[in-house]
Amino acid sequence: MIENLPPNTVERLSNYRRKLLSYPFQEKPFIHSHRLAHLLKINPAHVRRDLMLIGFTGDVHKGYEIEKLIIEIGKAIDCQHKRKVAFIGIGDLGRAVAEAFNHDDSKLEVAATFRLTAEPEIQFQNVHCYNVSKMKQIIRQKKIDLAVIALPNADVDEITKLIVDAGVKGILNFTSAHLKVPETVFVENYDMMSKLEKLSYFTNE
Amino acid sequence: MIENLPPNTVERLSNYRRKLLSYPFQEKPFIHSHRLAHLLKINPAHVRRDLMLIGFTGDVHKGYEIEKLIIEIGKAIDCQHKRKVAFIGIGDLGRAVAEAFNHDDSKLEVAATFRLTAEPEIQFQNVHCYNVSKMKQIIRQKKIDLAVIALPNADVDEITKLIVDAGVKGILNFTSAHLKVPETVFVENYDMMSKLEKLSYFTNE
DNA sequence: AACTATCTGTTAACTAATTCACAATAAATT
DNA sequence: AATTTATTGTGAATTAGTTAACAGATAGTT
Repeated sequence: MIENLPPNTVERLSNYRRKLLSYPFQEKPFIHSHRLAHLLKINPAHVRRDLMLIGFTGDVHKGYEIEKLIIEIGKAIDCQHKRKVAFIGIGDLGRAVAEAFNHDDSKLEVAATFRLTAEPEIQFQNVHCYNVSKMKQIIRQKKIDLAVIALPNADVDEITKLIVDAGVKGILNFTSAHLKVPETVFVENYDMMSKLEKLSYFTNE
Repeated sequence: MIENLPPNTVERLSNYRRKLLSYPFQEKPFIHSHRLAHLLKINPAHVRRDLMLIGFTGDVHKGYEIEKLIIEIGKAIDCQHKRKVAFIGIGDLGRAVAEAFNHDDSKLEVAATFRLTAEPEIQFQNVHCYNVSKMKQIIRQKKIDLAVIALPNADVDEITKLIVDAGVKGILNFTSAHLKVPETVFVENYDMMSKLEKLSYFTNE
């Protein structure tokens, strides 16, 4: 892991990697900054700068060696160990996010899912789905430290307190609530309605 | 509509409104900038600056009158007419986003949904779900100009071309593809995996 | 009536993010 | 061998976003 990368750079590196993994690098093992930038609809200088930040250098003429680049991005942004993720709420949204995981061979692993309804405890994609009452215990036991909250906005404060107590250090929050967490916990909010209203605003001829 | 608001301000205004709508303003009709900021976990100066940008003024002691503020935010960021939105892909993710709509009385209306599988044409939450083959025709006919793409990444380029030709001016893109659109079309990308990888990076003790 | 406390509105300072622009380099071409 | 062309790596400039700071205002208090 390379320390102190800017947040947006980390996100872009993740995007570069995903894009490159689906790029035919067996046939074309090198890529230029402007080509990659074009694929991602961003500025070529951005690509070069981001790669500079992780100390990856390309060939002045051939460009960047894709296979090596994928590995170096991993060294820069992945953890050594697999991170375990809990999914809280496994309705449409929770399932959608969890499915995205399974198509992706990342260092992140769905370790447990939880839901509010008591009955019954089901399996979801080979992962056990517990009732939230067991959340604290399971998160502690399995040493889970990331969580995705994808619940209709009920009782989110209570749930947040629980999982933070149990050791969760990062939360991807799909509810429109604004979570109360200690400073040590990193929260990434995503509110679909505000994205849509933004879209509406910026497309008004 | 107030022109030239910064993108982040538009998003925050949308958040203020939603938060205020669920605030007991019948009993407490006024709110201070620091109180609203606290609820949203942001800086009070931010709230004041955003409201300044839409020309809304508060009372030096009582604060901002919530009911009026909600209306003024509407005037600032909503369109006059209802905007029609098409949902393309109505799997777990598409349904989740569409559901979020129905709990929200915004100026945005789900006008049609589309899916890849041919059979049968179903109803989803009182909205007809068509096969994508009819997309261009329906979007034109119903004068839809916003779209949410929530598909597993197949053929997204082709679909994008189709809907842009049909008149769509804004796209909320949940696929990890980077859409090829003319400059006049506004695209908002949301890639869950990169958000999660960012979370993982910034919570690595 | 003077004083205190507090909040808005706004300017200014600051920080982060993006983009420009170009030296350095080396392959390809003349 | 000289010239052209194209690309990286990076400092500098620019733009966007956030936060600090405070004048001005006014209710409440002494």
